[in-house]
Amino acid sequence: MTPALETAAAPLRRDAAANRERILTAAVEVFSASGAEAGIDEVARRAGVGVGTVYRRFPNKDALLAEIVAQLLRDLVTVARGALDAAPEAGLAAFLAGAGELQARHAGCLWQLWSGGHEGSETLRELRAIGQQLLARAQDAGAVRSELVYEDIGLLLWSLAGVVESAHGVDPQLWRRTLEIMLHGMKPSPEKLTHPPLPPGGLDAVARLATERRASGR
Amino acid sequence: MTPALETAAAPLRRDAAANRERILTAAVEVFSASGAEAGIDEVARRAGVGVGTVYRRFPNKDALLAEIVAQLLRDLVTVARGALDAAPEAGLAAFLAGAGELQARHAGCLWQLWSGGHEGSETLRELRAIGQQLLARAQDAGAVRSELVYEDIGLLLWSLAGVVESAHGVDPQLWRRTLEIMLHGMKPSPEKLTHPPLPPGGLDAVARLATERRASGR
DNA sequence: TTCCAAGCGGAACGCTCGTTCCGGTTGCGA
DNA sequence: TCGCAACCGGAACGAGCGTTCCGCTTGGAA
Repeated sequence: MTPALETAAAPLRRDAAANRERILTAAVEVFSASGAEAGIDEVARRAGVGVGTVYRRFPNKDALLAEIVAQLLRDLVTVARGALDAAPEAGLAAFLAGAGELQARHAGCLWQLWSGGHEGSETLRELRAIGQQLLARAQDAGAVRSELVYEDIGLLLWSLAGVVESAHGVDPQLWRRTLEIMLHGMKPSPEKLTHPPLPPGGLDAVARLATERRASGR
Repeated sequence: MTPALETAAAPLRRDAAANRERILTAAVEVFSASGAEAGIDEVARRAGVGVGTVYRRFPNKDALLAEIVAQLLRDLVTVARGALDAAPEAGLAAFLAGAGELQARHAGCLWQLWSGGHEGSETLRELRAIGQQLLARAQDAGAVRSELVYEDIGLLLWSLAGVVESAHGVDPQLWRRTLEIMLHGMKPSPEKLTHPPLPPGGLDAVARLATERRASGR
């Protein structure tokens, strides 16, 4: 999408650049159909290239997944920016709906999205900044309960991911219903939430631990 | 827990029976600490036995996981039964809270819980029957929106599982906050949910597809 | 048109992990 | 106490998958 950035080092030959895109597209399709445990050969076959080609473009499978997730993260920021244009009381809901759609298109990579190693990334920081803004606006407009913090948004998206991944084959839109329930639950109410939220920046800690946990499992 | 059932075929020698329990306990600990991808040797080491012993008791890894999940399912039924004793407007919430706790104690096995191959199991049928009863009571008492169906409950638990698994290391109780939001969202409101629910029995279809998806990934 | 750096396919390698196998050990009925 | 069927530990095997390697092909600058 923004080839100008990658080509900084050395402009890819035209066929190579095209293959890179084919590989990324195929990978999203394969992973979303079979989960991220799908083999590289599967991705290569789908892209119509050999495994060697995949490995010349991406140093390893994790890097391939990371690139997909990075793109997804950028798209999330775009969606969030768009939601800033909506009315204050609707912006947060619009973002969550958009994020749900993006997640639905990337089933299989969602674990890497929320637990990947991009804690320090600029994109993630930007997403947080805009998300906090959307939340604050919705709260000021009286559309969302004041106890909510940004970390709650992240967790809701993460739990939505479960529905997205599991129900994808039966009703690819089912997550919308779960989201509706969550949105209702986020509205202001005299009955406050009692369990404390994650501390600020807590999502990073969650991501870090999830990665470690995975590592210790092998 | 109910050894009388398993011993129907041939009573286990005392040390063998003890080892079986040690293995199950160790497996829950290991899987919940490192995910279900943890190796059998890890489980065996934790249980203080050799891998051979694990395999004499359980034909393969899937069977070990299945036994854990079967026990978890039985515990869920117990919790659900207990919730029937609560006031009609509180029973469903009590069940969900209890189910959350059980899930928290079995992080790592939750995927197998919701996608395992026990679609036809008697326990699952019983869970559904009680769950439907809890839901109907809550609806009759005016505590829960009338559009909700049993399948929504299953999906909410499944999405809760995501929070349980991911946030476990940072705040093992954090799922309670997400559940609170969900519970608020489940309350009656003039603004009805618009996206249609899963059809009756739809959870089985979800489970079946999830299993296939996994299989095609290998 | 020529030439070669860059690219390509896919066979082969090695590591991980589930599973099997076997020689030694032990609970427990007689 | 004796004898053996059941049990035990852990080395070894094999399948699957990520990764590497190498001989052939090709885009595109000169």
